[in-house]
Amino acid sequence: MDNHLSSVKNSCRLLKLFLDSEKEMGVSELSRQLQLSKGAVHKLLMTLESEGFIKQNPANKQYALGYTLLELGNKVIKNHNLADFTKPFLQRLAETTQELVCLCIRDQLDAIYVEKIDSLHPIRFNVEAYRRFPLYATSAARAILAFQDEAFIGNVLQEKIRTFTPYSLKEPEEVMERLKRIREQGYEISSNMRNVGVTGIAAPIYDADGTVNASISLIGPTDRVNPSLDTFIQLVVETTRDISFQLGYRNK
Amino acid sequence: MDNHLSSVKNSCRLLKLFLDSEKEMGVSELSRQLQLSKGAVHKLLMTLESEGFIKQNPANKQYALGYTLLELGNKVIKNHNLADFTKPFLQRLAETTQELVCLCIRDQLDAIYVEKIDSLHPIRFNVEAYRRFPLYATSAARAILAFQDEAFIGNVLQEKIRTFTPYSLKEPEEVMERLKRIREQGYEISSNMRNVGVTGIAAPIYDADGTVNASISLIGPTDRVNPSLDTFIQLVVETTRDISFQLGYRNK
DNA sequence: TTTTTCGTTCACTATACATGAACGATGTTT
DNA sequence: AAACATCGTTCATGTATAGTGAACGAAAAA
Repeated sequence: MDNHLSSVKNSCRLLKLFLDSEKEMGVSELSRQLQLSKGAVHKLLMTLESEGFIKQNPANKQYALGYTLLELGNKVIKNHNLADFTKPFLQRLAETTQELVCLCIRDQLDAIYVEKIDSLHPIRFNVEAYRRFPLYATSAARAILAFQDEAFIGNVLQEKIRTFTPYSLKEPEEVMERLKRIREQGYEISSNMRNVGVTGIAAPIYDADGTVNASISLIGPTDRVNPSLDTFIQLVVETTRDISFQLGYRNK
Repeated sequence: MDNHLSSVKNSCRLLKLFLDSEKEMGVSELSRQLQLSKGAVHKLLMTLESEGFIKQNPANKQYALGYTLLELGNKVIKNHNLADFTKPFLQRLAETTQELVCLCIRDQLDAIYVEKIDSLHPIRFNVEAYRRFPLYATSAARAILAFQDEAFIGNVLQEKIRTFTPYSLKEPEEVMERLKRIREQGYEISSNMRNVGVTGIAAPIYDADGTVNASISLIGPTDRVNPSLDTFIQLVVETTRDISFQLGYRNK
C-alpha cells in the first residue's frame, strides 16, 4: 500500500470486480464495492474505456470488460510455452485414458488450469480453465503445493481455508498431512474434495533446477476412474516424468 | 487527455506494449518506449505486479504479462454471447464448406475475430483470433465497415492505411468504392489483400435495430475457393441472413 | 579491469487525484 | 400523473500523490 500507485491499484481492483459478476455493472455499484466516490470511479472508467479495457453499453450506460483484455489474455497464453510444450503429452494421455486431462500451474498463491483436453465420454466432468483457485483445493494444485518450501506453504494455509464440498479438507493440519503423503508417493489422488463423485489423480512436473510449478491431472467420475485406478496413476506419473525429463530434470 | 487519470493511462499503455513484443521487457526499455522516467515505470510495474497484471522473471529481472489478464480475457469471451449464439451456425457452415469460417466483430475503430472453426484440409489457412486489425483490411472487416455511418467511415479512413500485401487497398477512395459495392450486393469477396493466395467471402450480421457490428467470413486458398465460389457466397449470405433473423432483424 | 547498462531506491515539488455536492435524465412507486 | 428514488455525469477544491532525476549496487559488456 505504500509505494503503490493508488489509482492504478484502484483500476486493477475495478477490473477484477467483473470476474465475479455475471452482468454489466454501473458506476454506483462499482463505487460501493470499491468504496470510492462515484466521481472517482467514473473517471477511472473513462480512462479505462479510452484504452479499450472497459466498454460502456450505450443502451443502459452500464460497463463491462473491453476487448483489449482479450488481446492481452491471449498474449499471456502465447508467452507461456509450457502449455504448448506439454500439449502432445496431454493429448496422448487423454487418448489412452479417455478422461479429462489438465495442465495446472502455480501463479503466486493460486493455481490455474492453463490447458485441458476434454473427455469424449457422454458423461464427463469439466473444469474451468484460466480461473484462479486455491492451491490446497484440488489434487492438481496440491501436487504443486507439496513441493514448495515450508514458508510458502505456511503462507498459503494461513488464509482461511475455503471448502467446496462436505468432504473438502478443512484444517491446515489435514492439508499438511496430505502434502507429506504426496511427497512420499510422488502423486496425489483425491475424491469428492472439489466436486462430489469426482476423483482426481495428479503428479508434479519438475523444472531443470528441480522446482515444481506445474502439474498434470486426470479427472473423472469416481465410478469410472476407480476400476482403472492403478493404470491411471501409473500413466499420469509416467507422463509427468517424461515431461520433467524433457525439461532437463534429472532424478538422481 | 484532459480528464483522464494519467497513471492509469500509463499502466494501460505499458501493458499494451507487451502485445507487440515477443519477449519479456525490462524497466529501461519500457521507460524508453513510454517516455517516462525509470522510477515511474518501476512503480507502475510494482503496482501492476501486486495485482497479478504483471509478472517479474526472478532470473533476469525482466517483466511479462501476468495471469490475471488471462482470467479477465477469458471473462470477456464469456460475456460475449454473440459468439456462443453463432457457433452452431459457424459449425454448420464449416462442415458443408470444409473451409475456415470466422466470426468477426467491430470494437471501436478495429475489427477482431472472436470465434473461428478451422478447416480440416491438410492445406489450410489460419487467422489470429482475439487480435485487433484495421476495419479496411480484410473482407470480414469491410463487410462490417460498409454499414457504418459516413462520419465513422471517414474516421477509420483518415488514419494512414496499413498495407499487408502488394494487392492491399492503398487509397481511401479505393476502399470507399469497395464499400459501396458491398452495400449493393450484400457481401464482400476479395483475394490477396491480407495474404497472397487467399480469398475471403464475408457478409454482415444485422442486429434487431438494423445496425451492423459483426460479420461472418469464409477464408481459404484461392485455388480451392474459386471453383465453388458461387455456392460459397450463397452459403455465407444465407448463414448471416439466418443469424440476423434470429437476432430479430426483419428485412422489409 | 574498466565501462556501460541494468533494476531499484529516495527525497522533493508540482500537479493530478479523490471528494462530495449538484445536475439532468431515467425509471419506480405512490 | 405526480412524487420519489436512483442513475450516470460534471465540477470546483485542497490534499495527497505521482512523476522527476539523481544516486546506488549489481551485473553485463567491452
